[in-house]
Formats: sequence, structure tokens, C-alpha cells
Amino acid sequence: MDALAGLAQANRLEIFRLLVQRGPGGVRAGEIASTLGLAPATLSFHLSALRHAGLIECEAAGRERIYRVAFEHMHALVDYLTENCCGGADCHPANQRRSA
Amino acid sequence: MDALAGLAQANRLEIFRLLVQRGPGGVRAGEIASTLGLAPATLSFHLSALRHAGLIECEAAGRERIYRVAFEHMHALVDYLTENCCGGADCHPANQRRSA
DNA sequence: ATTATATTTCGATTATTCTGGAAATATGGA
DNA sequence: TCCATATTTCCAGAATAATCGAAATATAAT
Repeated sequence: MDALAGLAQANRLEIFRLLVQRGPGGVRAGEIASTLGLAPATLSFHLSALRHAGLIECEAAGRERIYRVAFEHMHALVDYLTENCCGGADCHPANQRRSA
Repeated sequence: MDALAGLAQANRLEIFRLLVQRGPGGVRAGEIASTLGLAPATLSFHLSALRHAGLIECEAAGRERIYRVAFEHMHALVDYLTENCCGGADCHPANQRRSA
């Protein structure tokens, strides 16, 4: 639920998608701010929300901080949404698409 | 983004998950209200949000209304989250899990 | 037609979240 | 040490969202 709330805000969703697209290398906070045009305090607020939601991780590198997606958690979220779909039985065909 | 905002609220997430678990048969508004203990006006507010987000659909049946998950849209949302992951290249292993 | 049931809309209040300036913290370089 | 840069925390105001009583709407039953 925190994860969904994390992504429910336009700025946070943009941050998250930027990080998803950049992959494991991550992105510096400052670069996120300039890319998305956010004030430092505002960015920090949202990064904090995403971090508490478990959706992103942070690594210190000197005086910079590098943020990246927590990929495992991202997939857990995706699975959560379809959990116990249709009570497990006689499931709608569309829901078979992803079964492992 | 509307879809994520739709699921970002505790009551709405519970509604959605109830509908996911019940599957294509759907659930009457009144039953949702009594199951989750929501006032009629509050439930209606949230159902409306979920409907505008495209996450659920509504079918009239006499004076009752039956809500069900919009399964196609649910899957589109799930795909959206991982779209263009890692810029398409040198993707983190965890993201291969679901590739069709 | 009248009454009962199911649900939505309206409206006002309350609660929560977002925003960004300014100050604080932390690191690096001269 | 002193100054510059990167980021966060603090705080207060602004914006948005949630809640629910009451009224409205729609259908069904008698």
C-alpha cells in the first residue's frame, strides 16, 4: 500500500520511471532534480517517500547520493496486485498471461 | 497515473483487491459497503475514482450495480510500471522474469 | 400511486499531502 | 581553515483528497 501510494503522485511516478529506465546504474539526486525541474526540498521529500515505500534505494558517493530502483520490490508490488486473482479458480483468461 | 492514484488509497485498494479476488462475477455495491464497512457516500466516492481510473467497470442490474475489475486495464498498468526498463539494454536480471 | 430499497450526488468539514524558502548537515577542494 | 557544492530537514502556507449526512435519483414491489 505504501508502494502504491508512492507511485500515486505525478512527480514521484516520474522519478520512479526515470530510475526504472536508467537501470542499475542509478541517478544522482541533482540530476533527477534538473531533469524533472523540481526544487531540491521537493525532490528530497518525494525521494524520501519512495524510499520509505521500499521502491528505491540510495547509495552515498561522496557528497552526492545515487538513487536506483529496488527491482525486487518493484516485482513484488506487481505480483501483489494480482494476488489471489479470481479466488484462485476459474480465472478470467486475461489473468493467465503472467502465470509463472 | 490515474490508475496508480486509484490504488494509492487504503479503502480503494481494499475495494480493488476484493474485486480482483471475486473475479468476473463482480460484487454488488451494497455488498462491498458492508464487507468493508464504508458509508454509502464514501464507497460511491471511491468507486467513482476507480472507475475514472479505468480499473473497474460497472454494470447495472435493476436497482443494484455490480462492479468488477477491468482485467485488461489491470494488466496494462502492471506492464506500464516496468516499461523501458533499464533503457531496454543490459537489464537487471530480475526484470527478465516476466518478459513474454 | 405509494412505499421501500439501492446507489449516487451535493455540500461542508476535516484530514492529508505537496511545495519551496531558509537553515542545517556533510563532503570536497583550495 | 574557509568557501563551494550536494542534499536534507524544518516549517508554514497552499492545494488536494477523504469523509459522511442529507437530498436526489432510479428501480422494484404492493
